[in-house]
Amino acid sequence: MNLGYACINVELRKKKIFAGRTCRKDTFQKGGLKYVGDLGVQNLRDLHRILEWNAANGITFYRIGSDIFPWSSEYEYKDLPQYKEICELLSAIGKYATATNQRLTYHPGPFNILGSQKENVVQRTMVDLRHHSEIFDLMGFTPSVYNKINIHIGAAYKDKYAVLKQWCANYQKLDENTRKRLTIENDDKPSLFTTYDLYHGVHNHTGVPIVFDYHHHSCNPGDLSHSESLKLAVATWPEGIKPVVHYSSCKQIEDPKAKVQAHADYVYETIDLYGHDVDVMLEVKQKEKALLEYRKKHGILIK
DNA sequence: CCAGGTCAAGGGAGT
DNA sequence: ACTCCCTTGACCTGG
Repeated sequence: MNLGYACINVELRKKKIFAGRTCRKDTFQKGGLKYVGDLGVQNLRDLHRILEWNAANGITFYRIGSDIFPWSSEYEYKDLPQYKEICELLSAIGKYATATNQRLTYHPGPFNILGSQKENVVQRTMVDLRHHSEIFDLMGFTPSVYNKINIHIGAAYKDKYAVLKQWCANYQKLDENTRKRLTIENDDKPSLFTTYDLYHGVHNHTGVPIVFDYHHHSCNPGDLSHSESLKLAVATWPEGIKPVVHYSSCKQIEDPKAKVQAHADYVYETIDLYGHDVDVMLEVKQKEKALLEYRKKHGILIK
């Protein structure tokens, strides 16, 4: 098992080292491709530094934030004036990640609705997913769910079956590398999709693996237990690639007034993997600090 | 320099 | 009809 954290390293962030520089629409329109390209270059330099911190701390699993290149839905990377430098930075990052055995993944935003009823939403989703995939291409990664791009289905329109059918049809229209990297995750709302829904409605038709989220399952279990859902999700991953699961404690442990869906700052339970060998992405607010604390508390030695 | 208001996107849920 | 939330807080302005 590898423990991972998502996007932000809170200690480095305090030192202004972070990979999520962005800008408002007005600023993008005034500054253009040069401006967002510069932000992207700065983000990539800091991403490399975050990976160096990870390596120094024995962390081999990390989610890259989706905001490396602000407004990337509005242009292609090759149109940025800094494209050559960007390619070199990404290549170096990819080589470094490989050399230090770091599994890098993505989790694009909730606006990626591949089964949307609106054609323009589907089109934008396809572009955004391809852009994520292109970053992994430029890092030199062989397309597979080892470097997953994970999304939710995100819409149901009170007709889950119809949406899943549309989702599968649209999945086939994605470019090959994006298809090879895509995974789907169970939702925390009863109106949306359980692991069971995804298994029968998507995986069986497309082969797309399922990321099992413990906390979402608690909010929206369907008829299965944690153990049964996890087993189902694990079975969807290809031979030789460790499945990914998401874990977070409920915020109500820290604040009884919080919503049940909210994520806590730290992990309070012992994560039960029910015997499976998986990589665990911690979705907690205190990020790498929570990871280090969990590792210490449970006597997990770094390699 | 900093606190506070504001900020792309889709859809669901609460008011 | 409006606001908040989500995979993630950061930007930007006025004082």
